[in-house]
Amino acid sequence: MLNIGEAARQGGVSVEAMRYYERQGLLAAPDRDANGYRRYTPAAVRRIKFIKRAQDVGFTLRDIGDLLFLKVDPGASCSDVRDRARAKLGEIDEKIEVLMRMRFALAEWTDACPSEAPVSECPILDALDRDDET
Amino acid sequence: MLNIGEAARQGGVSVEAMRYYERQGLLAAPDRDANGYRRYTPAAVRRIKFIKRAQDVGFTLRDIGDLLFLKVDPGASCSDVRDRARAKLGEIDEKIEVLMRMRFALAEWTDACPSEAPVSECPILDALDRDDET
DNA sequence: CTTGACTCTAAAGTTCGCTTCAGGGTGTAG
DNA sequence: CTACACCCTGAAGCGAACTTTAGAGTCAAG
Repeated sequence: MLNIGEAARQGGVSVEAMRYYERQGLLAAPDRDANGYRRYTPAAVRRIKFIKRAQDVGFTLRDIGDLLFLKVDPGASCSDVRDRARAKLGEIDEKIEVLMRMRFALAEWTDACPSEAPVSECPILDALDRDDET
Repeated sequence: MLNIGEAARQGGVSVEAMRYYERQGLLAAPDRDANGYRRYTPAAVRRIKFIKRAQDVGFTLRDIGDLLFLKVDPGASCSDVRDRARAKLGEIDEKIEVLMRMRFALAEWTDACPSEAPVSECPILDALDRDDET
């Protein structure tokens, strides 16, 4: 059983983030010591890490709440979870695609840029002026 | 020439977002009608779309301002512009990398997920629960 | 000539994911 | 005993990017 500081440290989040997750219902309110201090179980620490990892792969706290609900919903199947993961995957793929297009456009422009020309002849500015899109 | 409502619709943003972009200096203050209504050119609509796309992939409005500033910097030499473009290119690459890592993790998990298992056996939730990776 | 959808402004409010603050109690080392 | 690090609460603040509100003018249709 850990106090909040140690649990936060092990989970890799701040103490305040822990209390915030609790308020948001992502982390069950833990038992308290006689002094009122929160006492966390190893399971709670795993939960914190779960939240953090899910966040790291792009889920919002709301998404994570849904996932956690599915986790304990007897009527939920694995495919429910997979659907959410796939939706997130789709979002990420879209972003990657747009970034790749931006990347190639910008790379093309920087490559085309001569070292020392007046701005008036700059191919990058030219390109940005021509197709605002990317 | 479009009024703000039509421009917003075509750009895929809200009317309020348009006025907000204008206040933030991302969108030039457009000409006004006799009645004071803003009138937008097709170029302005392209600008709106650019802002939106850049935003969707994780650039802040400030970042986008930097990108747009590549265009209009008065006292810059061509190599200055190119340097900033390269810096942005680096940012884009970082974003792509982060997203790729998310993508990889999610894809691995969704691939491992069988159609119809109880959530208790879901490999995705398992992965999020496990103490290694991501 | 009225109705309803549009436009204008300035300013205040909202959401997300926390962090900071104010004002206290606790626990332990020296 | 006294630092000093920790814990508690509730509330406010923050930065980003809008949205909502309030109050007022405009325009096209019927």
